[in-house]
Formats: sequence, structure tokens, C-alpha cells
Amino acid sequence: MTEATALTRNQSLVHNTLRQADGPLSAYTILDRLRDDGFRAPLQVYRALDKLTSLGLVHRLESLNAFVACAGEHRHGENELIAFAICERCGQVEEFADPVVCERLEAWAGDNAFHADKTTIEIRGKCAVCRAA
Amino acid sequence: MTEATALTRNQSLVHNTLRQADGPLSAYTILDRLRDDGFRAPLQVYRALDKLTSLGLVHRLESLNAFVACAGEHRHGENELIAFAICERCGQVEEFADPVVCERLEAWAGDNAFHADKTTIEIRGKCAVCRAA
DNA sequence: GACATTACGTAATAACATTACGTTCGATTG
DNA sequence: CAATCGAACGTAATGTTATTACGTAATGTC
Ligand SMILES: [Zn+2]
Ligand SMILES: [Zn+2]
Ligand SMILES: [Zn+2]
Ligand SMILES: [Zn+2]
Repeated sequence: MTEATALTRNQSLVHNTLRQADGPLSAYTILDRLRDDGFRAPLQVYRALDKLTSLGLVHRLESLNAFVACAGEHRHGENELIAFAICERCGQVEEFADPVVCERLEAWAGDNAFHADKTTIEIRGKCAVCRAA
Repeated sequence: MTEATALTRNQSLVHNTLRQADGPLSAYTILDRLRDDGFRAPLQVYRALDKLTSLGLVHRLESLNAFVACAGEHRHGENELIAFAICERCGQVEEFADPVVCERLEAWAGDNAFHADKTTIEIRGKCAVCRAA
């Protein structure tokens, strides 16, 4: 396996920024947080994000145009179908994989001769904590 | 019924533009196509799109930042869970609703005390026609 | 008619993402 | 070792998507 893929400095900085964040961050927010580390341009962030997402260390949330560090149990880099539950109030993101959902979507694809490259499942709403509050 | 909701001129223009399109359009593409009809600013498009999506006549594709006229059988305006299969090659979008997927996601929400407001399911890939070609 | 609501027009700006071009760094290999 | 190749980087400019702000006009209700 390509287990110990060493990240570059920029990639590590972006990854750590996301891990320390308490929710998804936009590329420009990451940029701002890394000014002191020498980041000057969006492309520095986007390039690192591209690499990190391809490694499965970071996920892009399409409905938010933002990025979050992987917090799931799933194997990185695999073509696993992951769903995200995003709290609109506190920003917390939960990752989960549902085999039945996965299977049903694959079945639809099979029935319709559709070849799926990437599937996005994002649930926007309010988490348990915020509902109680 | 939902049928008789009279759309305004701007809303109708945007809706017709999307219906005549052979795939998803960005707000700015719609704007360009409606220049001759007097559209001058993005907000004219976005306001119409907001209304049309709230009526269920148009869907926003989050992973594309684009909009498509509803082509499904589902009832407009309901909180139904719809999945989109988007061909990266030809741009065709298929809508479908899978009760099992819906049920499983609802079950997850129930188990986690999460209140879902809006759920996005988008499959990017290649459609049957484009695979054959 | 007074009032609330919804939609509209316009301008400016904010937020998100990519293209282009040249350089630097590290690994491979002859 | 140095030639070479590919990944990553720096910087600037530009392109794309979406919103804020402010005022006006049309429409429905009482
Ligand atoms: Zn993950
Ligand atoms: Zn919350
Ligand atoms: Zn639809
Ligand atoms: Zn196709």
C-alpha cells in the first residue's frame, strides 16, 4: 500500500488547519488562516486541497463550497460512498456510510447503464445538540 | 393545485429558458440568454430561480452550481427526496426518487436526532448513451 | 385610501475557482 | 555526477458564482 504518503509542507498546513477547525472551512478562510505561514494566493490552498481530497484526507462539501477534514472510519482513497449530515446552526459535520443506500444507488446505475464516478450525499439540517438548545 | 400558480414575467422567462435547454444552466448563462428580453443583472435571474426552486419547478444542482428544469414525476413543492444522475459528458440529468434510500436516510436522521431540512443526492458520471459512444 | 407584501431595477461588491507562466525541488537513471 | 523528469510551488491575472444595499413599482387586503 501507499501507506506513508508524506505530505508536503503546504499540504500539511492545510490539513492541520482543517483538523483544528470545528467545522467546514472555505478555501479562502483557510488561506486567511495561513497568511502567517506564508500563504499568499488561493491556488496554494486549492492545490493542497486537491491532493488531500484525492488522498481521502479531506472531503469537499458541495452544498457549502467548503472543505472538512475526514472524520470517518472509512478507508481513505477508496471509492466508498459517504453521506454527510451538516448542521446549519453549529456547522458540525457527521460522516456516515450506509450500505443499503450505496447498494440502491448502484442498483439504479446498473439498471440505467449509468457509470457513476462520484456520488454526493449531503443532508442539511439541525443536529441533536442544536435542536435541544 | 400547484398548476395555476401564475408566474411573473421574469420567472416565466427563466423557467422557459431552462426548459428549452438540453442540460443544466448556470445563472449567468441564463442571464446571457435573456439579455434580449431585458435582463441586465444577475439578481434578476437569482430572484426568479429562488421562486422557481421554492415552487419545485426548478432544481439546483449543488455539485455543478447550476440549475435545471424539473423533469420528474414527483409532486412539486413537496419535501420529497430526489436524486440526480448527471452525465459529465453530455450534460443530461436524470431525476429519480428511491423510497428505500429515502427511508434509510430518514432512519439515520431519526437515530441521530438530526432534523433534515434539505437533502442533496447527486451522482456524477457517464450516461448510457455516452458510454456506448 | 392606507397598509403590507411581493416583485423589480440597478449598482456595487463579495465569495469561490481557474488559467497561465515560469521556477524549484527531489527522485531516477545512465 | 549531471541529465532529466515529474510533482509541487509562487505569483499574477482573470473568470465564475452569488449577495448586499437601496430605492421603486405592482398587487392584494382591509
Ligand atoms: Zn471521511
Ligand atoms: Zn448543531
Ligand atoms: Zn423534479
Ligand atoms: Zn451522456
